[in-house]
Amino acid sequence: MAATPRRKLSTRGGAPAQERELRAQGKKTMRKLLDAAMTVLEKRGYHAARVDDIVKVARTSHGTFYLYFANKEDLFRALLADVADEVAALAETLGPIGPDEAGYRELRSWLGRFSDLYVHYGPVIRAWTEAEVEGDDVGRMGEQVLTTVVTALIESITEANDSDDFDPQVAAMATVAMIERLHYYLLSRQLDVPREDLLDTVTTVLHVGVFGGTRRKRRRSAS
Amino acid sequence: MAATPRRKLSTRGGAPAQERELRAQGKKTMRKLLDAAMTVLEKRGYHAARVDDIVKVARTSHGTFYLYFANKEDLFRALLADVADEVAALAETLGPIGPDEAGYRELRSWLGRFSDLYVHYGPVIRAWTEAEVEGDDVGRMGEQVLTTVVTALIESITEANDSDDFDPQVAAMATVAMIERLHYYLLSRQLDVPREDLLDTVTTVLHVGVFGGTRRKRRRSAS
Amino acid sequence: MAATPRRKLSTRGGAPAQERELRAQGKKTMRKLLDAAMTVLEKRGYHAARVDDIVKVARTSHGTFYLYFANKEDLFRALLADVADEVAALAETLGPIGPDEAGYRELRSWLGRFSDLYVHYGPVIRAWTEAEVEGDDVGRMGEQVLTTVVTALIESITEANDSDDFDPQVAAMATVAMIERLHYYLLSRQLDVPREDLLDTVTTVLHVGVFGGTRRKRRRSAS
Amino acid sequence: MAATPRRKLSTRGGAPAQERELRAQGKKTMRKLLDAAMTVLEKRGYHAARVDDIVKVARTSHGTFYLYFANKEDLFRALLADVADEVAALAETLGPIGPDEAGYRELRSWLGRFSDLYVHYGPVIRAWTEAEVEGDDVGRMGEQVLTTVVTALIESITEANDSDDFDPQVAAMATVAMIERLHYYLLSRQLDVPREDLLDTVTTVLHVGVFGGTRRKRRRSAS
DNA sequence: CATGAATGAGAATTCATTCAT
DNA sequence: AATGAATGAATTCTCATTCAT
Repeated sequence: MAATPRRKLSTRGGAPAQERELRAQGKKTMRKLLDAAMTVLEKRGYHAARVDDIVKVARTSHGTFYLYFANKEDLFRALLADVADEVAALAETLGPIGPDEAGYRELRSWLGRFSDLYVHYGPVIRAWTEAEVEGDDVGRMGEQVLTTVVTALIESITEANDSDDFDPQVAAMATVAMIERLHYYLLSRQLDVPREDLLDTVTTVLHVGVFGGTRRKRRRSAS
Repeated sequence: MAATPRRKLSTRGGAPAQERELRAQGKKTMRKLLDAAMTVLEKRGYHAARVDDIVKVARTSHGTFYLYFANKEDLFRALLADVADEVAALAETLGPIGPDEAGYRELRSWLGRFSDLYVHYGPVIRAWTEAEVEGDDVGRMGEQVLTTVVTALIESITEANDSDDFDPQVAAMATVAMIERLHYYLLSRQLDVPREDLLDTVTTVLHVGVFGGTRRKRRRSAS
Repeated sequence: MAATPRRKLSTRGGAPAQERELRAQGKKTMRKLLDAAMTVLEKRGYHAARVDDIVKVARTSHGTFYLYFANKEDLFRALLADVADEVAALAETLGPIGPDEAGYRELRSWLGRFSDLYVHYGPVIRAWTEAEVEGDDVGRMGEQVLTTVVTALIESITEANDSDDFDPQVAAMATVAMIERLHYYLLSRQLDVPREDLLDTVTTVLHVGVFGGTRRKRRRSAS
Repeated sequence: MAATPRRKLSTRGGAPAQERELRAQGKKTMRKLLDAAMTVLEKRGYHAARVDDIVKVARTSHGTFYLYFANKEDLFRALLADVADEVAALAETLGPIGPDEAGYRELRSWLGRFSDLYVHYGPVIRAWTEAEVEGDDVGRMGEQVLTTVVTALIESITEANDSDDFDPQVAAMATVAMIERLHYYLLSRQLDVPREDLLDTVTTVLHVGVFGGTRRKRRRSAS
């Protein structure tokens, strides 16, 4: 009943799990817990997620939970570590974005991949959002993820703009802000449009607004 | 120690307070509680905010708290109601945004006011963000606030764009997403730039990207 | 909205009220509080009765309450004192109950008056029932009330029975038990019959069972 | 220090306990809690009974309590369910009560069993009495228990009486009222006689008064 | 490895009673 | 005489984490 198909988690697991050799069964149990955590996160959000919910979904016990994770936060850290990796990888694929059609397509494609990632890891990213208000670790990890993308973006944006008035760092964060939050609205059903349409519009806005792209009516199969 | 100067709260208070006639002292106490809640919200966020923290800051007792608010949520509802009013008022002031310099200035000014409002009510808005994940009332009130601004924006955006490809609703939400989240980054110190700079850049991005404005090097007193 | 018309309360009031001279207005306020207490007792029962409810019904304030009564219990004590007086008076009117028709009528009449009293003071008597489980004063006062009636009954019963096997004290308490609880069922709607029917049957049972009366088909105006 | 020897509880437990498989230890703990509740009920009554008292007597923790019962009421419901079962079973054993010596013995025996049951479950039954004033569930369950016995009694009473004046329903409730309340007086020490004497007298009163039995001096081993 | 059971430190809320006008 | 406001002890319930088998 999980809402989205899930890619394989490359996860290294929580603290206790790293001190031991995990055999096949152990790995399986850990996976079950991580998957369950995603499901619960999705359904309840970070703060409302209870260890009890997680072990119930994973069909295992409290005791077992602590065999693999030092505590609740440890589990979310593990989940977030995965996201961080993926996001970092994604950030690296961001090439220069020119003002022309090619630039548009490049940006559109990158945003598409970002979107996939968000949809996949949505619950974790939302959890991060929720958690970061507090001073805890999870929050800090989230900031690192943010930094990764922002850094890549700043580079691309700086290349595309020479205005002395336009602050690339702000523009980069504005970009992340926009796409992150929009997806958030999407997943939380506050915005209800097809993902493709969302991406088209966002790409246009950012291409034109941030990367100096030229606005043009785009031909669409007359629908 | 409250981080930001505070405007007068027009608040009507929580459920229990509405059933009684409040005398001068009562009103003062209610105000103290609302202010205290802002402070705590700012420091701890919604979920970590304890009634105990609030009454400590307000230098009053637990019992007193429940004389004015039915529970924690009730208090936040009262706070959010204020925000909702202010946001609605702000939304109404959004006129047409043309592609020229005047449009830029109009947008810049509006965003400036939005920014003031966000800075003022930041803690409440962040609390809303945290809360909306759950199914509770506070979350739903937040959505209404969102809707108010989005509706106003859609109108302005539609006037400024005739592209059949560009979805004004998405663009409107993208706009809110960007400015909301950027301020969030600002307040949570994940972004550290002067507010003026932030506003300049955001205005440019949105004016050009969303309202069809023309990009131009803007003359700035050589700083 | 009080369920039953109320006789005048002869009440002397609570401790604080007895230390002062009550003027007309003071007496009126005290009366309002006592009446309100009856109403609340009826609606909520002893344990669920809140001072707040009482002062709301009496349209006065918490502060005022404690001007007349030392505490909640004090008020119930005052109410119960009234009942005690009435019950004592009633107990005195119990004459000998013979086994014949006259005895039946005498008993029927006495039970009728008891019933009136119960209906009138029902809330207080039920409160006593609720309260007596605990060790508090109210409970003890209730016992005295019980003792008064039982003593009177023992006398009548002893006159009517010479069996060495039949314990008049038990029979007396059994009598009270039956009529008290039956009225309780009646007021709490667990029993739904006209009061007259209830009294007829109870009188028969007790007359025959306790007072040695002879059972006979009684002629009733063919209704 | 429990006042009465206790039969085995067949209890199914509260809501949370029913959702899980209880192992031996779990069952033991649940039993401890139920027993403790009886003890506390006896000592303090329903309203004054604190979860804290119960867990202290059961020598366990607050958390554990809520592992087995959703709340205090849930526990009492469980207890009351047991009583309900036993009472229903008892009600079924009530055969016809004739006016002769055999009828007397039959009634005496049934009342004896009722008495045993009451003494055993006294605390629970008293708790029910206390609780029923309020609108809660426990109260309603109590009414069902009452109905069970009353129904059985009505049948027996109707067989034994043909009077058109005598209402069997009232007589049935009067019967229950008498024996319930008398035992209540007994347990709350407002009445202090040997149980056997109490039963003898009550049997006589009811046999003669309700079941048309003939009064006779009963020969008792000259004591 | 796995599990059910137990724990106890919080957190929210209620309400009789006292206080200050 | 009256009142609104304030208090804080008492109580229930939750849930992350530890324990024993």
